[in-house]
Amino acid sequence: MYDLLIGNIKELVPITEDESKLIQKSFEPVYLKKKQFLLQSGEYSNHMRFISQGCVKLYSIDELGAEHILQFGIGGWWINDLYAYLTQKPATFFIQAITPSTVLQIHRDRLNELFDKIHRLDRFFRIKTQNGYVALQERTINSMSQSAEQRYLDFLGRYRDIEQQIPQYMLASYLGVTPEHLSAIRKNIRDY
Amino acid sequence: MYDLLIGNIKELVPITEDESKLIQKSFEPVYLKKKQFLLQSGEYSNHMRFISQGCVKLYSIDELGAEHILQFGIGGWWINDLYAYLTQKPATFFIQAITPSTVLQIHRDRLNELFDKIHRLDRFFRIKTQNGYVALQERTINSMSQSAEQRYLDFLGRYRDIEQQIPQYMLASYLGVTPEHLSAIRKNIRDY
DNA sequence: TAGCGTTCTTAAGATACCTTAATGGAATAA
DNA sequence: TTATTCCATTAAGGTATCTTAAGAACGCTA
Repeated sequence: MYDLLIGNIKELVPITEDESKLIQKSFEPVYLKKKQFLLQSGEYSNHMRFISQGCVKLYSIDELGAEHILQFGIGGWWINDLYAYLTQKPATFFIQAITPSTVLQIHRDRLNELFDKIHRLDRFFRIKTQNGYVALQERTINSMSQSAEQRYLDFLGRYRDIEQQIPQYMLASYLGVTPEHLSAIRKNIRDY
Repeated sequence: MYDLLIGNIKELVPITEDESKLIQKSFEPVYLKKKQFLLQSGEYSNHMRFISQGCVKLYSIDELGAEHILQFGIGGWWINDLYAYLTQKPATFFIQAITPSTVLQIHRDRLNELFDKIHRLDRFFRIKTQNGYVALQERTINSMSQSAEQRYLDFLGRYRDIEQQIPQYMLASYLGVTPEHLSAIRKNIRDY
């Protein structure tokens, strides 16, 4: 269960076998049924969370009650309301399982302890946060400058693996269009 | 010239008079004429930059040569290609003066020296970075869920001071619409 | 002052996207 | 299994936004 997590860390920073064991002992598994919440708006987000299995969504709800998906996460991804975690303020986002999922999470306090023992982990999370920032920047610019069809094709190119795990109406929410319009876009592409 | 900078820091963290003087000695002024670049895509961004006077824009250029403004900055704001600064990779954005501007900047190396001497500054920049992240998240969700008119009214509500310093076609670029459409939106609002 | 570039506006026609509603298939629960 | 809910598709008509083109207002510079 922890292979994916350890592999994910080793992609960016080297860790010893002992450190790997320490990390595994520090993360606790959370098992989510479909539609179960990992975090809800208003709650405090005190854990860093890594998806070991399954598929989840990070989204907000606007004044009209409409849902806007900011990010998906599948096995091998980190997922969080990062601002809420970092500032220790109440979350503005929801994190909910799309399929039955296993999440490995570590409490902020335990993570800080780990930082003392495994200094490179500090670097690991700094890089992950920076990557999250640049991904968000790209998404912002793309959402304003590209057509829905381009955004859809972009998504397929980058995240074909995610597309196969999520219902189409959620992808529509992520892309910022109605499910009907996404359906029409797909038909257009089919017909060339 | 440094009053705005010192005031900006004091809003978030307390600093002594000595520390204030040290900070002022560490930042160097850069004077920009209209349309002059503070940073260009491909260059390295090795400075943290604070706008003392004037107005600048942070933007990218897409494959078609079209400009997309991610952020404006006026006196009292920090402006940077933050990802490029943090990762020390080549910038993907341009920063250019809209009006004659004065920028106070500090090199990464000098800033790291300052962090050793004024520990609270570390906290200050962490908070600033986090605020930048959450602002970007809001912008992303708003750009996908709101009409151009709503985004325009939102902008006026938040940044009426910026709106008075920038030409309308740049605001259109920031909002993700054509100048003609923004003009039509304004006419609509005028006519109630 | 005259001329020129920059910015904003207006308008018409085209395209993108939305709303609503209906249908059928697939997944889920009783 | 049957009933029920959820989801994807299709279509029609409406609204939002874009493209193109032209002209007006403003400010800069010769």
